Amino acid sequence: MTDNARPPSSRTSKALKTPGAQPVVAAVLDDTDRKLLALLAEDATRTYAELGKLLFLSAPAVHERARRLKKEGVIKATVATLDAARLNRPLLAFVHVDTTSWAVTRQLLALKELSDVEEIHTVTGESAMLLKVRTRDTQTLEQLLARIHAIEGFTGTRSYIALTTYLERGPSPEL
Amino acid sequence: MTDNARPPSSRTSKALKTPGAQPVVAAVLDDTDRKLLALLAEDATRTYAELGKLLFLSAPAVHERARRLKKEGVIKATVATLDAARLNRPLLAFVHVDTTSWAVTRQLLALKELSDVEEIHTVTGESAMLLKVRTRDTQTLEQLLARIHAIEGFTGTRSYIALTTYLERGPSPEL
DNA sequence: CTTGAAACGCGCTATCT
DNA sequence: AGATAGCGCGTTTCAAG
Repeated sequence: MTDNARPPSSRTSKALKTPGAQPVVAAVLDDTDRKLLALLAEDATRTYAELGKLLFLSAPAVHERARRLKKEGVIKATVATLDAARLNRPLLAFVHVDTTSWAVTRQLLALKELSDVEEIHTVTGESAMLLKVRTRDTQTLEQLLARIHAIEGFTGTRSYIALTTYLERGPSPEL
Repeated sequence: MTDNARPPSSRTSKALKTPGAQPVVAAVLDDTDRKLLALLAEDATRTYAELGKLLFLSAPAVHERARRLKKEGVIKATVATLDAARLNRPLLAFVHVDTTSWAVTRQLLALKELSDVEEIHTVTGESAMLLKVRTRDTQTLEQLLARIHAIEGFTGTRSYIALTTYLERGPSPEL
């Protein structure tokens, strides 16, 4: 929508000298980069000219930085943020799954096909896995729990239903 | 060119009788709306022409739907998704805060100023609040916990550190 | 809803400092 | 590294079917 795809250019890109395997570590960012990322993380529909005024840069300069940050993978994607309530998903829950064997993990990964499931993590502590799920009602949540209980090798689940969400956002740069 | 490859778009809207107040409820969405939302939720940089091909619609028609969905608040924003690891935040943790009084909630809301904190919810269960935080290292996490412990009126915190994140995405339309 | 056309804004490139 | 100028795509609106 806002990313005009143009024919590939023969632009000279500096080949980063990365000795050894590709390091998945922190990128090198200056203050302007961080401010730009913070701005894009809250609203990616702004024009480069507009961003330029906020950053005291020209539009092409902002464009160049954004291009570099995308290429480096700091900006993973640009997505639309949807309102869960208007999508008929008012019920948010965090489900801790206590397992006895790691084989259960593989079974739980199949849950990513369900649009109800937003997050799947393995975690430390007494429970081995943590799910963030958003359903239409408690019955749909119960169906989801029943599906988890059908898997062998876990000791139980504990669900925490969100009453009010005061803050919910993605990763943002420090400072 | 007018082949009938167009899928039927049935208006299967949830009438959703709300007897009381609560003005914010599910929007009326047909199948095309849901597909469009799913597409935009995964990549909002596509052109309207491109979306039109995927949805068997013309570009102006897609534009009209997107405009309506934004106006109705189904699409809350369009944001850049950042890579936490490259932002120097490799440590993801969920912190359960056990409180004795609801007054603690107000104190915790001040934490939203910190860029480390991504989510703040009040939840059911033995713990009253749940935080999703992302820090650079364990020491930074400890500082954050120390800040919470400085607040009066809670019995303790339990932290679950994410080992691997297998899935992490925002709300998407059902089906 | 469609196609077609037209005007405008802006992404993007090129060139220079 | 950043600024300025300009091309051209894509968005956006309008008309007619």
